[in-house]
Amino acid sequence: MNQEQGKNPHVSHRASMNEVAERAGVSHQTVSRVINHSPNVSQATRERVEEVIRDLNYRPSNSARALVTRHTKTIGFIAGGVNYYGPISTMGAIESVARDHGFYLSVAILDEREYTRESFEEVADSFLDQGVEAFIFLAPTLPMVEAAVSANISQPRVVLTSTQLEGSAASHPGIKLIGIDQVTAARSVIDHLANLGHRRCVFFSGPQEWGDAAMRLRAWRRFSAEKRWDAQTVCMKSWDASESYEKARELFAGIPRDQLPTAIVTSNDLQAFGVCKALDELGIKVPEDISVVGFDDMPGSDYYTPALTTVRPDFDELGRTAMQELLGYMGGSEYSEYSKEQDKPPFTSHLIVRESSARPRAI
Amino acid sequence: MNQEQGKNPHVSHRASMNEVAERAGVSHQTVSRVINHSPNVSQATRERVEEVIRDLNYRPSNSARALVTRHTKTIGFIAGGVNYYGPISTMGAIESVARDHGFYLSVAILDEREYTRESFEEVADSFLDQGVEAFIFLAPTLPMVEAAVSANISQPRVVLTSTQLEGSAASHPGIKLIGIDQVTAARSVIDHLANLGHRRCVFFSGPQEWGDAAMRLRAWRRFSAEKRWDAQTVCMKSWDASESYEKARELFAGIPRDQLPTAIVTSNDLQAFGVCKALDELGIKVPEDISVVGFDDMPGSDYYTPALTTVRPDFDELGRTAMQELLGYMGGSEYSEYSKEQDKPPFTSHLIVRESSARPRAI
DNA sequence: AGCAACGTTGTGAACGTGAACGTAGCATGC
DNA sequence: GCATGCTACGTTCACGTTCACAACGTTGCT
Repeated sequence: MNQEQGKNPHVSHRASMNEVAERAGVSHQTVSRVINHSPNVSQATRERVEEVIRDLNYRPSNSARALVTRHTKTIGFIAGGVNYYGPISTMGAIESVARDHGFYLSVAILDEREYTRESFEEVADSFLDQGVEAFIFLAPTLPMVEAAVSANISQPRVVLTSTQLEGSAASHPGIKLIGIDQVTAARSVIDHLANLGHRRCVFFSGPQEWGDAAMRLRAWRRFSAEKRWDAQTVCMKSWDASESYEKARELFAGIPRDQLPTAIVTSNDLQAFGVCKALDELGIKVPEDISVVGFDDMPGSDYYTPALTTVRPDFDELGRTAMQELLGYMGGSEYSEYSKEQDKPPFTSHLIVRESSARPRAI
Repeated sequence: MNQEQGKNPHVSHRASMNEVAERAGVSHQTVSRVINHSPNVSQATRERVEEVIRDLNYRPSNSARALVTRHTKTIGFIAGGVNYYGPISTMGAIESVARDHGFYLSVAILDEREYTRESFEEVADSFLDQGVEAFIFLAPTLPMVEAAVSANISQPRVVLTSTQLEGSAASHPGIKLIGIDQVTAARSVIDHLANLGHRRCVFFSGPQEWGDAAMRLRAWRRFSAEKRWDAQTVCMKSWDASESYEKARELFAGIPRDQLPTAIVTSNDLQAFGVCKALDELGIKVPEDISVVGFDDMPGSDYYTPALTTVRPDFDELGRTAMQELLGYMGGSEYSEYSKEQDKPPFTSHLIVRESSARPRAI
């Protein structure tokens, strides 16, 4: 890329296959064969052609190639909720795998005002215009998941979500739903707290239109009931710290110590931050008086004061698998076995125990 | 997108312009005119053609169009450092503006192992194969900036960085460097602390191969000297909290109160977290004993304990401007004035004063 | 010698679109 | 009456590649 031998002192003219052919004294088809590594080219001509290619700084036209092969080597990625921490890692992994397999990733990032079915379909439509060969939808909210699944698209697609729509997805062949296993994640939190001796716990749910939040709440209800806990649920409309902060202040102000819950579980780390701050201001110590556990292990959670016990999903692995599934649908052969092999992929999150959770005072 | 009138019960055959033309009883050129909103089409034929287009679910082939117009409507975006908070917002803004102008964004995200010149050029090369019309480089580290600037590319490009390479960039026409104004940001931090009465301060620098870190350090040195502060600088190799935590413990353990600095400035919020945690464990109170100020206002900084005083750069505005600059280079007319108008764009960051900074004890 | 098989190369036609150009029809002007 | 201009189309070509097939020379076999 650094040496542009100034054979072309004029404007930046992009050489074509024919020019290469002429200059190398062969037909354009032979040049094509060299480019595509066809075995039926003699070593001599191959080298000659390759030299001309270097000289002219020739590169094949992707458009012309796509026109005849009908392969654009482009995958459309539509993401919502990327300002929250998790999805970003996933996206990085997706891109990395795509690039490793020679695919380009065309990206659309929806902001919160665009978390609608309309925006979703509009973007998908524009990607179809562009000619993407497949889709990856990062659909954190329910309306998006439905839009992603129901969109009338013939291209294969993977939908990343935590919601349970397996039934309806099964009816669409070529659609694969993949998501973090929130149930197991929630279970590990609850087991952890149970082992410490907690019985009276409060759960701060996330906004319920988000699949993650809904699944975590569901799992919470199920497991806390199983354990016959004295469990309470507080519904948040937001993922941010401010709402949980306000709510925690309101809930726990002036409550006698022995009537406080011994543990609080929030639906993400930001909410946990809000809760911790409220407790701090109320003179309630974490974890001595109340344990706090979050979700996601966002950057900074490890050096929060107190360091936050939380659950870290493997966002990277999620992204990688999603992309590999998709490539499997597209390529056909090599990945399909892989795909069948693990029907429920092991996206188990890891509980990270830090300072914010401990045995309750009176055990 | 939802109604696929089943006129084509067979495989998903993509209709061509000629089929539309035939069915509508016109020539393909007329169809082309309808698609491209040429004025020279009668209302009647236009409607007839549009109906056939809907019926056949026809969409123009981007490849064929790109082949003849030589416009792929695609912009390549190469980003490093996206796992850190700031760049993500920037990327979202970039994508949004691109989409608004009908451009697709092809994205490559480099992970830390790929922060090299080689990876950078390799990806740029693959984007050239794809046929992108322009580049946006998000180049947080010095080697990347150099790679981005020196790469032999005829397409226009914008490089997002905080380093000062204006001189060498000016020599390349068609390259525009844009970055957050770290100098002003640092100045606002120092003015804030000075106004509170601080004189003895410690600065935790970031990894110096990062432009942001280098600029912040430079500005720190300059302004703290101007104010004749008792200033000390500690060099960090990482942006993460762990290193600053260790260093702060080491630095401030067993120091008599009256010999401690009255304020600590870190190069980002994560480092500030680490410092605060160390101070907390050493029994040093923030802000009563020491004030702490960070950079970036990452999510959670507002509900840290104590809430962090920090500087919030306008990442969104940065991304928007970057994209508009680029479109200006490409489009030519409408944006060029805009580009000249503000040679140094006002990417002033905003100081957010929270709990972690206050007047020093003995003033 | 004749002929098949093979490896290497060339030829022509597609792919779907936009640009340049041509042309018919009709209204306007003198 | 005819030149002129405008509108609404059609025709032809070019974009740069791949694909199907043909053609060529060499080798090996009968």
